[in-house]
Amino acid sequence: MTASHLTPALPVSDMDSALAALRSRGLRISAARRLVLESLLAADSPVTAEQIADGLGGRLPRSDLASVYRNLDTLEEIGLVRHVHLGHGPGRYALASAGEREYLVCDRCGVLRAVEPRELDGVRAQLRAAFGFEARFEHFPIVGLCANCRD
Amino acid sequence: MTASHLTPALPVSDMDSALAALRSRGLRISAARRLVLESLLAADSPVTAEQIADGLGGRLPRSDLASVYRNLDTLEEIGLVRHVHLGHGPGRYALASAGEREYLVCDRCGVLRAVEPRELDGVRAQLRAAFGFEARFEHFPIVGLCANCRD
DNA sequence: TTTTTTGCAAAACCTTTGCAGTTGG
DNA sequence: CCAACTGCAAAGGTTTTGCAAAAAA
Repeated sequence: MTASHLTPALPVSDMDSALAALRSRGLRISAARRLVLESLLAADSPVTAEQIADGLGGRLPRSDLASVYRNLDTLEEIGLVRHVHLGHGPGRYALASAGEREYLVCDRCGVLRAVEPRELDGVRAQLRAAFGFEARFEHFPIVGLCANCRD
Repeated sequence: MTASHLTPALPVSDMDSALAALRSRGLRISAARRLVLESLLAADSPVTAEQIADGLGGRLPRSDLASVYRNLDTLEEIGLVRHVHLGHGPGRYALASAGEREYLVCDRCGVLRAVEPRELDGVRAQLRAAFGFEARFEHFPIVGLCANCRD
């Protein structure tokens, strides 16, 4: 059920507009669904399904992991949510932001840097020119060594 | 046991030099080990551990999957083998080639393109200048749409 | 009431590990 | 002979699925 057929992003930054988006597609507003949204609104960087299920370490009620995955999937299908794969380890989810985000992740220390897509347009242009390849770093980030770890 | 502390690559292109590399470190030459090497020598693109265990679809004897993983790990530790993660799905293994390889993978059709690192030096330079980030696309490739799928 | 969603348990997928037995050197 | 290696079985980490019960509309 992995939402790979990415629907256009539908950025929201408050609970009410998120709920409106759900209602407008006939999706229901359940406690579990609301909790996933609360977690994502509270998080300041992409979080794992497990962190959400654990109530962000006690700050919110816990919920069932399978339901969290299902809800993240649903929310991603309607464009409210996006997820990134940071090397090994579980995927990380965030609310879709206006203008999406692309990522750079450090292989050594794991630090994640989100950038605006236009900051990578030069890179994209080079890759398009050299290989006819249209790169996207929103779902699978650029991996390497950050300024700190580079020594 | 994942060999993340990448030893310098030790490129070989025939069984004899691979075996010599093993011997020179006091590693043993078992039937299972030899089979992994045969598979990698026979493959023209990176293969999964399961493909190796299955004897590349009948072309070679089958072997035990856990041992295949262990042997790939050992071979990677001494620099004879490298592996890439292509989006979702299992990792893919190949003999280390002279001058390593970096990869571009198409999100839509899955086609894998291996390039010489210097072909990506421009990209790397841009990322270093803009973000102080040293990108490496050898273990986690650049993901996007290939020329065909880009329409 | 009807259809969606939940919670739990189980399975699927990829990879690692423990261990007793085998084998290469 | 003995350390290295194997094969098997079991477990670990992440994600999906089946299904009966619960809840939203």
